[in-house]
Amino acid sequence: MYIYDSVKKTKLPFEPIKEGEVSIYVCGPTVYDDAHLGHARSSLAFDLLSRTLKALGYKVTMAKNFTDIDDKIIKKVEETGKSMEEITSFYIERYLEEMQALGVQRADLEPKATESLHAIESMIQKLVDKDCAYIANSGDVYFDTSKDPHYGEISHRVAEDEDALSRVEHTDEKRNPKDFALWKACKGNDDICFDAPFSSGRPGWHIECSAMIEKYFKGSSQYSIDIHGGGADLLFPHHENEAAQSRCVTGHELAKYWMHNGFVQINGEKMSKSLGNSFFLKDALKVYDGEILRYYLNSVHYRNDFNFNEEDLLTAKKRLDKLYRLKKRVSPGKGSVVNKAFKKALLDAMSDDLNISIALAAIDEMVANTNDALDANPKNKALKKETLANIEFIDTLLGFGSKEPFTYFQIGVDEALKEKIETLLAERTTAKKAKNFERSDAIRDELIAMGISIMDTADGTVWEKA
RNA sequence: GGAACCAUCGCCAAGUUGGUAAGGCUGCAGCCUGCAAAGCUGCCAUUCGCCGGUUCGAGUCCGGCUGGUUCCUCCA
Repeated sequence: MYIYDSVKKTKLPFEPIKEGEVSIYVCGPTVYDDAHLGHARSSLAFDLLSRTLKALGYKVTMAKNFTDIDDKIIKKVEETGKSMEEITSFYIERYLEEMQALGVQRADLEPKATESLHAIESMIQKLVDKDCAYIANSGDVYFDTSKDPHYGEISHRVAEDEDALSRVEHTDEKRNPKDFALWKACKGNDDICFDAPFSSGRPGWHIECSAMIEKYFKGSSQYSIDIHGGGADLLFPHHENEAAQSRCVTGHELAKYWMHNGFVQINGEKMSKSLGNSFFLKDALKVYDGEILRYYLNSVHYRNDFNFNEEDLLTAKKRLDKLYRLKKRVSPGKGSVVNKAFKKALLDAMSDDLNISIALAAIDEMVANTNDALDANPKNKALKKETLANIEFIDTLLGFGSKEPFTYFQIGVDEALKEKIETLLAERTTAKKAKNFERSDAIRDELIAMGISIMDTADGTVWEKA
């Protein structure tokens, strides 16, 4: 396995801290609103990582946190009058449902900030004790970046000059503009606060990840975890700050490898509410099946920018359709053993920093070769069974292809429409037998107008929803 | 103002020890079909934003330019 380390900026052979085991921590969402396509992409990227490592034989432990204390959540509490718990549990549930629709496997650990307060407080206390942090008059606790000689090495901002245009917030409380809040003291009665030795207040954003990692992973004398992941935007300041905190407390680096996924744009434009482009995952799921969205969002390498648009999505669907048409040809039945060369091709591709493009090309090749062989010998049972096993492996490794093929091609067709289609097809078959091609072609045109394409096969006419 | 990343066929997209451009969609031709669809076969970048440099050789390394994105503030 090779992984591109976004801190070292190079592709490296993956060597876990502990032989055969991998610890991964991915920064999860702040649960104050619905998940958008960016969350989906990140989730999908690390799902692919986890599946690949598992397929390579590693025992994977993945943690993905939920930030459930935050300014934006508190703002939502004020706006809606609902409790913080109501809001966060609602969005956590939604997030998990939507990710499930995308075929994302659940993380082994899903810690919440509110359930990790003890670990957070004790880590802050250690930072204060070690003189890496200081308590301001207000009760805020800040991390003292000047105490960390390695501060800036994660995001490569070591000698950055603080010119007047730096947009870092200047607070009198901070000794250094780069210092960041570990703990925010209570702002008043409307604020949501927790008791702590330093003051009543709540954790800053960065501390929870460091605290959770120390709480849940054992690590080694050099690193706390193998891989730390998240969106590219988190590299600075979030991961820089996490790394600094952990270094001060543990005396070693937080993660051996850092991975960051690229951004999603919509039709070439930045994804944002103000632009009014629909970017919520729930909206996309209303129109497209989760499996198709998964295939599409994973079809571009995780580190590249992703420009989401309907045309490309439909192209991706066409590619997935071909896999399912092959599955239709080899179903029903039970899979035997995966073709060795095919399995190796997929694993080799994914082992190269998750090179999904090569993997998808290998699938296309397998599909074409199998169709070809089946054209020559339609009754090749052994090949059919092997093909089913191949498709099962695709599902295990990449998370698509598991549906029953006829079901796949009928997504979005209700019973009434299905009945109408069957009636029309019966009439068409009769017309065809009577060589009334004018009528049978008219029926076909009618079906096409309904978004239904048909294929005459040796076993009768089959149809697909476009 | 500072910094990073990216720029490959009409569209999407691979391509890291530099060695002579994967794959998909579209299109065209053919097989199959009553005709289609599906499937299969063949064809479709002497060229990788532009200009220089290094090299026997560069999409791949170096410098400059242009264009796009991102970070420096909450953000996947």
